[in-house]
Amino acid sequence: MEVPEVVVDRLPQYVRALRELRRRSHKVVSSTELGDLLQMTPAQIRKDLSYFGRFGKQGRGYNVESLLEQLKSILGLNRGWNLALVGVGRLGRAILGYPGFAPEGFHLVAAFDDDPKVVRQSFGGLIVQPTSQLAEEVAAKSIRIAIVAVPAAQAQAVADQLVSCGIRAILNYAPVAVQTPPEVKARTIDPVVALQSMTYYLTNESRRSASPKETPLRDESAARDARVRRAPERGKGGAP
Amino acid sequence: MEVPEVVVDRLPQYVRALRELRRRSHKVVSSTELGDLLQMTPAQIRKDLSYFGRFGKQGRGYNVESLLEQLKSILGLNRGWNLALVGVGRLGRAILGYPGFAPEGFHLVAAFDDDPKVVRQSFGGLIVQPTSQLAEEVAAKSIRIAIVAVPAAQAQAVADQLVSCGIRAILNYAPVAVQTPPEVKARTIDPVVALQSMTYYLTNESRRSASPKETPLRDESAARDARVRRAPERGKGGAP
DNA sequence: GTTTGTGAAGTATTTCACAGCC
DNA sequence: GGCTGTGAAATACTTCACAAAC
Repeated sequence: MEVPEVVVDRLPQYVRALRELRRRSHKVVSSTELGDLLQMTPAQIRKDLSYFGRFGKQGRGYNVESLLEQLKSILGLNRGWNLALVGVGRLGRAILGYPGFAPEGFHLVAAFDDDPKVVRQSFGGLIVQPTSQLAEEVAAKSIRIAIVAVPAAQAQAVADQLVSCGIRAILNYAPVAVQTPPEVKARTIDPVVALQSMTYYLTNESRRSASPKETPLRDESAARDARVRRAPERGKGGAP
Repeated sequence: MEVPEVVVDRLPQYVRALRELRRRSHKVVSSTELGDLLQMTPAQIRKDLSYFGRFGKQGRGYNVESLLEQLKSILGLNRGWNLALVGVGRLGRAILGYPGFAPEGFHLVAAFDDDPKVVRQSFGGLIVQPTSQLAEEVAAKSIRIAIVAVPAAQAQAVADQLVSCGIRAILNYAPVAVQTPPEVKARTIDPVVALQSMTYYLTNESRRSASPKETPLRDESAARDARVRRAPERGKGGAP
């Protein structure tokens, strides 16, 4: 049974939602409720979970606490992970200062840069080392995940170096698609690309009010409306 | 002819690759070359482009400069876009200082926060305004895109407010899936979620060396190898 | 010779719909 | 009555493969 990558990519979202439900003291949740929270269909949630086991109870739903623990275990989140950062420029320093990693078990334990202006300096409690130290530190600190925050032109070379050091996952902040062998996972974070795909829709806004072929056969619109979609609060000034 | 969202999401990557090719003075590019660069199949690139027109020449490929211009026009990138930022905490300030937006035509022209410690203060050349000013500024500066950088707990309320002001696209940095009506696009940037989906593979590494059912029928592996995949450079120290 | 553009074929993913259980 | 888990159906997406163009 091979789990599709899209499914794996959704699991962290389930974890997020379940934590929130736990915070609100919900003991049990149905796939419909979870779907409302995450803007997904109940069937998708049930199908996704079914790749990993049977976690629910008919007529009741899922126990929030136990489903959360199960998913954390599946994702490997019930342990800590050491991270290396390569690139300690403006962006790299912001990443070192980002408080969102540690509470999730991601610990930045080494920082690398070859710029003489930053090497040997200390940022966020870490002394910046030259990249020549990479392999040594990766081995010494059992680092399997790296964050790349170097300029685009250097990103691929850095990724190659990381791969050769045995790194198995790369979170890339450089605006290029870095290539890795299949056994090394990579994800790129690129706010500009996200903006650029949205401007397509702002530019080509003609899909609403376009002639609907016919009334949808299935209760498609009803399903859409059934999902939670909070009514916008009115801003003080009011929009034109 | 309805363009799938996955296709739109790939167009910015084509733009990136074409800019790089132009920088290297390539005049023409084939779908195969582009595919090598971006780790995609040539057929996918041709099919994607075919949703928008016929841009290539048989036997030759695509003119780099003109395909670039066409794609920029399709995405609405041959103009500037004003952006509003909501949330001027640590993350918001890093965003204000990020130099990657302006060269792509994205201009942060207003910043909002209700924290008395930052309101009226100046960051990155912008004076922080209270969110009560949102609707007014959005209208005055024709802002259609907003960046949300507030804590998770406030993100949905802020998104609702933005929607009610007429904002049409939201780039959300808060670690929650914000809900928007269908006519308002939203993208969430969440490095922790990206890391959490990768740890799944680090935790469950048993898919290689697993018995291959049989030799692939089609030249699947050949196709994979055909794509550019640069050999990792050796690090100074060498990996264990 | 090369490479595009595209229907058709093949996969992948999502959704349906219902038996089974609480 | 409500809800899960899941094969089957439907939809979406990718890749093939080849005629047409150069």
